[in-house]
Amino acid sequence: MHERLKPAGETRAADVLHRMRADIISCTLKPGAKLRFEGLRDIYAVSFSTLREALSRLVAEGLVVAEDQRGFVVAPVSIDDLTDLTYVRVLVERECVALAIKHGDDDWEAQIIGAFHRMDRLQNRLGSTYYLSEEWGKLHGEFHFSLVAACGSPNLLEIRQKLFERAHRYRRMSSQFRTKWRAKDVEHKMIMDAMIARDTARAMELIERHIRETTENVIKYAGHLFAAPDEQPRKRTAHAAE
Amino acid sequence: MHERLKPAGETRAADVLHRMRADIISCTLKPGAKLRFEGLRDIYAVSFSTLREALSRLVAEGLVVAEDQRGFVVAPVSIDDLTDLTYVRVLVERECVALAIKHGDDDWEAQIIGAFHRMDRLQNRLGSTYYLSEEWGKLHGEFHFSLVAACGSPNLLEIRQKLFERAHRYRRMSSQFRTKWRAKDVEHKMIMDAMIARDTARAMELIERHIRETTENVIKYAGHLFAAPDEQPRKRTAHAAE
DNA sequence: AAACGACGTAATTTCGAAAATGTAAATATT
DNA sequence: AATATTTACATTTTCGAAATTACGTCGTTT
Repeated sequence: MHERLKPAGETRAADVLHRMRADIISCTLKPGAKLRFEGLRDIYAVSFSTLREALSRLVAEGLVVAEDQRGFVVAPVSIDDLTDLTYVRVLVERECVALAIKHGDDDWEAQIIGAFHRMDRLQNRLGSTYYLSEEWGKLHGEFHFSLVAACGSPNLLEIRQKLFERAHRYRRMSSQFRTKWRAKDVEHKMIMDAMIARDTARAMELIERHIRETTENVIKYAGHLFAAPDEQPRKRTAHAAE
Repeated sequence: MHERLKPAGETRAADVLHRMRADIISCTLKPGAKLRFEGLRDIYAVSFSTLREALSRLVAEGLVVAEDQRGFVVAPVSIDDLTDLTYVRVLVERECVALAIKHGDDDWEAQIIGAFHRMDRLQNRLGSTYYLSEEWGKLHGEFHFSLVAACGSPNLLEIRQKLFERAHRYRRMSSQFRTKWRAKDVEHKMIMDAMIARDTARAMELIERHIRETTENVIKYAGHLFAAPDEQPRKRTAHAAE
């Protein structure tokens, strides 16, 4: 029974997709880095075709860009991209919030409270560096999802999810440079309370401020990383190395 | 010099992607249809891997859905999906319009006028069945794109484009059942005029009405096609048959 | 007779080698 | 010496066969 290398019921391509997405968001695969098949094959232990499929899907998520006939590159980061991303996220997330408040039922409220509780407890357990934890990041994502899960628009939710994950990479980039962390738990609680109280205007305002403040902090703490990714010289001597 | 089978500079996968997208939008590949590799290989004359890549990208565009380990299916159509699609399109397109009016310059106006002229001329040349023409559909798409091209948000534009193409399939489905066609040229001209006059509120209102009316007509003329795609029995006798 | 399980076939999914393409160094030409 | 052309190599892209998985059929049991 040692042949359970795959998560069971999942194709290998889907598995590689998940792992690569995690590696890109965590910046193990750095923004702008060339993705050579030779190297990737060693890391993820799959064939060219399978890699190609995973990469194609990541292109669609905006985490990888494909340069026709010249391979794949991890999507670069820039202040312009982050600014635009923030703009679109505010638009989409505000709408999701309004819809969720309109359509949400008791179970929706319960899910939110549960998700907040899980996030909050882990936060307390981890102490002041909770934001570096991979697991907290997951619970944070699930909390935000629970807020808008009842929005009723599958298309809007899907768009929101992709934007959220791209933003997550920026958050991760800044978190390692921060010494202090604003009291996020309070902010999250305020958003949750406004939504459950069905105060649409306030909830929209709070979620917008939440997104904008996060972006401002990313620029403040990690802005220096977005300097000049304009092509690393790159002798072709040792291959991969990454 | 007879070796120009590929559009030059484009990978084969990208070529197949374009052709399949066209076939799905034109309903040559019908909504809900199972996409068997054997059959697709004959139609598009490429290998499994190449097909798989093209299909993966179409999944991201929402024109194909992948059932894990059970192959690919042309994205089904339904009134629910169309309704939701319309809702999101109104949200996104209104924002694009407002941004384009804010940021557009003289060249932007010129592009719009040019695109309208091309569409209008072809419309006159084709007569009352212009809406059945593949070429008019292309010019129509380019006109709508020109309206929002100056919006300044790459992310919003990309989202808009994907939504537009999914909606295009619904338009195509209804067009073949319509005997009369509303005077679209007038509507388009009104939208164009409002935008160039920089009347943001009016332009947003007009584009919203334009989208909603189109949707209403799709439901009116093609609604009967969205009945019950809930699994065709499907004996496996003859394989493929498209 | 109905329900369950094993078999065989048809489909998808994965693989690694072969072909096509791009890139840079080396050579030739003006 | 500077530019253009050739040559060699690194990398991506494509292919079709092999492995894996799902599905329908048939046989067995209760």
